[in-house]
Amino acid sequence: MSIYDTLNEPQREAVFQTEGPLLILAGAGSGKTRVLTHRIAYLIEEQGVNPWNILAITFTNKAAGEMRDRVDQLVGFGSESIWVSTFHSMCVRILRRHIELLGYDTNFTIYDTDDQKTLMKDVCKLLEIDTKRFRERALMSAVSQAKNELITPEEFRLNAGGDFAQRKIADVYEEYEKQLRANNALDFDDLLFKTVQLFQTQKDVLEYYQERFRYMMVDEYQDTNTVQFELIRLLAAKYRNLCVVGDDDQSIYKFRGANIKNILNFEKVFEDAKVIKLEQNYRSTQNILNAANAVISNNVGRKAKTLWTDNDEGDKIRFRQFDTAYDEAEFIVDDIREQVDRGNGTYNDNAILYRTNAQSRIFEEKFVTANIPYKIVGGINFYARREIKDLLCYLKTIDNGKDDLAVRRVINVPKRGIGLTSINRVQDYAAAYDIGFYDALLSADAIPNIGRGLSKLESFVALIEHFKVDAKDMTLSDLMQEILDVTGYIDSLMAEGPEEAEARIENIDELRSKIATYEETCEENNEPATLNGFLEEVALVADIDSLDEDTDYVVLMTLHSAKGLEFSHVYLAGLEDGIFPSYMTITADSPEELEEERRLCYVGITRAEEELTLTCARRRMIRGETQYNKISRFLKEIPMELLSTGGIFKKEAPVEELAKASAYMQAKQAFHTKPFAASNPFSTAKPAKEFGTPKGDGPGYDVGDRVQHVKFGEGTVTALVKGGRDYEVTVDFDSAGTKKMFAMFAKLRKI
DNA sequence: TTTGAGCTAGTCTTG
DNA sequence: CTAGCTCAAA
Repeated sequence: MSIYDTLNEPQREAVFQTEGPLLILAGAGSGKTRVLTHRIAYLIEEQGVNPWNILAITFTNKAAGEMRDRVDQLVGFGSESIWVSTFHSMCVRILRRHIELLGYDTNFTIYDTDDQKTLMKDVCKLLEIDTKRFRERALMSAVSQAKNELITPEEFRLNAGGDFAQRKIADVYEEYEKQLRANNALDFDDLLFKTVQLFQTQKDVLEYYQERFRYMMVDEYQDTNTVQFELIRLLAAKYRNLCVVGDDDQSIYKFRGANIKNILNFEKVFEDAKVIKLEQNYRSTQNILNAANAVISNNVGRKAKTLWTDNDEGDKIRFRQFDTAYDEAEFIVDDIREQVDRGNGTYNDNAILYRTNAQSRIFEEKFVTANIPYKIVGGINFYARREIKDLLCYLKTIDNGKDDLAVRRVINVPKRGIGLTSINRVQDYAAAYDIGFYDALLSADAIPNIGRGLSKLESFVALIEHFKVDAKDMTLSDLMQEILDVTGYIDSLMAEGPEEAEARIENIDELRSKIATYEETCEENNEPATLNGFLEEVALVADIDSLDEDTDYVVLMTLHSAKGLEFSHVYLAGLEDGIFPSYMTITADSPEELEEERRLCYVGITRAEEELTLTCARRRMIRGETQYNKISRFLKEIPMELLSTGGIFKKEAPVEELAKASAYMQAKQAFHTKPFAASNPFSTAKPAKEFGTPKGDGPGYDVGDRVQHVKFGEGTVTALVKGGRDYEVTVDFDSAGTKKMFAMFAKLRKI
């Protein structure tokens, strides 16, 4: 009996096929992660491959960590030497070692989308671009597209020929690139592009990594773009032990350059490639899979593949249409509560998926009033929040004085009387002498017309220099504390408005705990905790990485974010023409784009293991206007016999209707077994950290205290009962009546 | 230089 | 609807 006996035939074949190029076409839920982990285990244990020679590329940092854990469980040793990471992390790691060969400093900063936008604005101003004609967004995406296609500014200009618009974009691209370099910064696309350039120009570096990565595996291969393909092609050129795993039906990132040809043409580029199909689905019920297959079969030009399952038929897929998005959200939230109350799974068995982040708000409202723990993935990134960016820019300024963007961001935060006029004078001076912004500040006394601004600039420089000295012998946590203390940042937030400040201070606390976590991790791994290291980690985290399976909350996210995940119960909301497929795709009248949306729908359906609920609304408010939408065309592609339509809810969702529906559901449910109640008892769920007000020492308020609730307003605590894993609080609200709620989820604030 | 009011424009998905 | 901008007043 070996660990490989539990695999099915094609899975085993994929595991044992270790030499040469291999394309695994893995349908949704066909156990590709199992294959990858077992394959790594097999390489190490049976083939005697040094773990050090293995590279596995995953789509998220979280997936990378999980893969390492699983290999660890299988092999028990060596998994820490395997290089498991995302494309971006891998490139940063390589560039930190070698980027000097391309003329950058090793402590380059990484620009996120916001930074890119700021930089692009500067570029447009400098080049006097009419941003009415060329919108920054469009320019950014043009530059990004070029980088993803391995096109340098020079090549771009050549391609532009006599086309006026293209030549303008070429100017922008060139200047944008120049500024990045001057700031010693790379944007996300650069991380990949510069690594390819490094390999193209530095043969010895390439050879080193070719030797190192003798066995390579790439997950979610269908979403790789041209630059990513080139990267792995270069690395695999010598040993050719490249295994890619993907599903063309789940390719959903065309808009950011994913090249579906990478998967469709793999066999052409690697002529001796072996192709293995994994077609047995272990995840979903028969009904769910049938629905998914029915939808995706409307796409043409797919790799032939038939997904099947041995699983039970399962419940029918529920479909409900509501009058408003409000009713839709209410139904879903009530339904989840009801299911959980009945013991049918825990909160974290449930996921609500939607097409756009904007749809999350209405659910959030409902979850808050229903006092149900939830987690929204995506939307505004934690690190994109103003207060977090401010503080990070202090760190960046201390770490990399060439990052003009960071310096300019913090120079007057908190307000120290340095206004636009002074900043522009410094800027002009820096441009005139071709030096960095911070360098110009260092010799501020030489700047013409600086006048009264001088002393303010000088004290800012003194501040930063002071921090730089601190940074040399302080821990990161202490440095952050020092920054907060000396700048009086928190006081300045309070001055702006105590209401908002509270949330911002919470975020700052969170940042500080992230710094502490980083320091701990470094200590465990015997690595030095550096400022640069922390900034890098921060730049590359995706929101999805913060998802924690052990926390009992309902998960809300976009269909894109849901890729690679699975849940017992999935709610697919907003299935309306104009929302999903999106308005843009319908009006564009492009079959290709519609097919991409359909793949997205396929991804959504196949996330569900046991129960799938599809919902839509007749009308909903979109940016202040009421929109009337038809039922999504994708829904009509699902055969009627797979659906249960139940009652269709009328306007205002009267209580009787809901009660009737519940009774119906209960009756229906009684005929089914409850598979997850046994395997995933509520009691095993850990408390939701995200909502962690009580940390062993009570919820921070007591009976008789006045508290503030997000939704219900002010009230008085009348009872506080310690439950198994939380406090149950009873609050008599001034206007909303008496409510019972869990302290962890209620987010009550003592006043 | 800062602040606030009032206006406009842009709308999808992401490391 | 709202983030982000401009413009005028303090």
